[in-house]
Amino acid sequence: MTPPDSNPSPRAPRRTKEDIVDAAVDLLDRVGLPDLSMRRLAEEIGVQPSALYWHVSSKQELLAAVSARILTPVAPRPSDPEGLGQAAAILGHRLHDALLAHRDGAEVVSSSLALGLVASPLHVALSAWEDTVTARVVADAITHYVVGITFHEQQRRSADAWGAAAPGASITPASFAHPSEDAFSAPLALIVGGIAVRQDGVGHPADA
Amino acid sequence: MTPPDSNPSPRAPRRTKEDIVDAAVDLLDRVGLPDLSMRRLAEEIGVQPSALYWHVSSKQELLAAVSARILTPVAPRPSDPEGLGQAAAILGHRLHDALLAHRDGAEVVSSSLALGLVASPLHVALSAWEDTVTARVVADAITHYVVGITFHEQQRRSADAWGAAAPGASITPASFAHPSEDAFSAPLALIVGGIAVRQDGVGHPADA
DNA sequence: ACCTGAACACCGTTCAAGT
DNA sequence: ACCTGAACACCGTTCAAGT
Repeated sequence: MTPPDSNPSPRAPRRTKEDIVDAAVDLLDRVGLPDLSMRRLAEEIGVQPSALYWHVSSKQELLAAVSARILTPVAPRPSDPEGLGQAAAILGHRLHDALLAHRDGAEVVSSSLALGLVASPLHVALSAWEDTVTARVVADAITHYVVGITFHEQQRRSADAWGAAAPGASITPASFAHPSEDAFSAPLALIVGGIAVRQDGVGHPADA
Repeated sequence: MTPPDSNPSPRAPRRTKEDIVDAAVDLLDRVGLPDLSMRRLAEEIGVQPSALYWHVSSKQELLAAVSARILTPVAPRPSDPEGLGQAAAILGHRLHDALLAHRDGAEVVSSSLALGLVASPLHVALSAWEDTVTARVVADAITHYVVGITFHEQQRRSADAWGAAAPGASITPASFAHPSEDAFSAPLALIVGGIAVRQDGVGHPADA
């Protein structure tokens, strides 16, 4: 992953991949994903654009590293476990928070996840469960739900911010108000609720 | 799909927005989203790039129109409304199929949906349900799950296709095989199963 | 080992001007 | 009404060459 060395070397590298990722996360938070270009990032670091390609092989690899950084707080904690449902709910909320902590965080992570360039934190955290198959099914449902709705939330936020700053664009045609915490939690609870049905082997719940 | 005009107009437009969207969908299926540029599209149509901007105001608006086209097969309400769960499951599968029917369909629709430039077909189809709130919660959970996992599926597909064509890249480090139909359906069934729990007012299913 | 300089092959979008 | 021509302000990436 990292070409340089971890022990105190005779010649310290002038810039490490970590430094580039640091700067990228910082720039992302300040200018957003559309303005996060390799050229802009190089300028920020005080280096030629081509220099970045000594540290990373492509922009997508860089964004994958940024995604991994964004997702670090989602890692399982020893205090976590209870039932699968509770653990999943906690992790879902943690993922939500982690994505919201960075500008365009959901969009960045969404593509890295789709490209398979970053590990899914829910899959990792729940992989230790005894019912492996159910754990994976739950991780799939929650991960995609949370990333998708947070992407939606963040886009609306920046659209609102832009609309608020723009001249003469006061009438927003948006049909409903900002997403409340419930708008996020209720579908999450729905998914968590489905775990019990699956485990109890309940048949066709929608027949009645 | 639709003939330019149904009545004989005095001056038929040389090109209509429909034509541009037709060509865009066609080009998308042939070259994929990364190579779908305004310049390439203009070339395909036989027009200058700037000419496209008489018909659409931006590339994003064009992709929103493409998204709407991709989503049209999802629209019809399920004929036998046996319950919210069944209707939702049918629509979820229909959405999956619609996205898979076009190259990079999930990615295109994902961003249009996040930007709020296209209507969510599940929300539309389920909005007539008596329990409005539950319908919206279900639509949220299923829409984001399906779009997210289909995005993932399609990326893996094109990565595989590329890897198969690439020289000397036979050993794919992917940890598991292609997604089976079950890998899609099981989490969907989990969400659908959660509906009954929500409606029955069952409390904390993961406590035991 | 780490970076510069210069180039290649592109982008989305605007806008005066044509017909 | 519909489109051309030309420009503006950018992109990601490669690669020989420097230190």
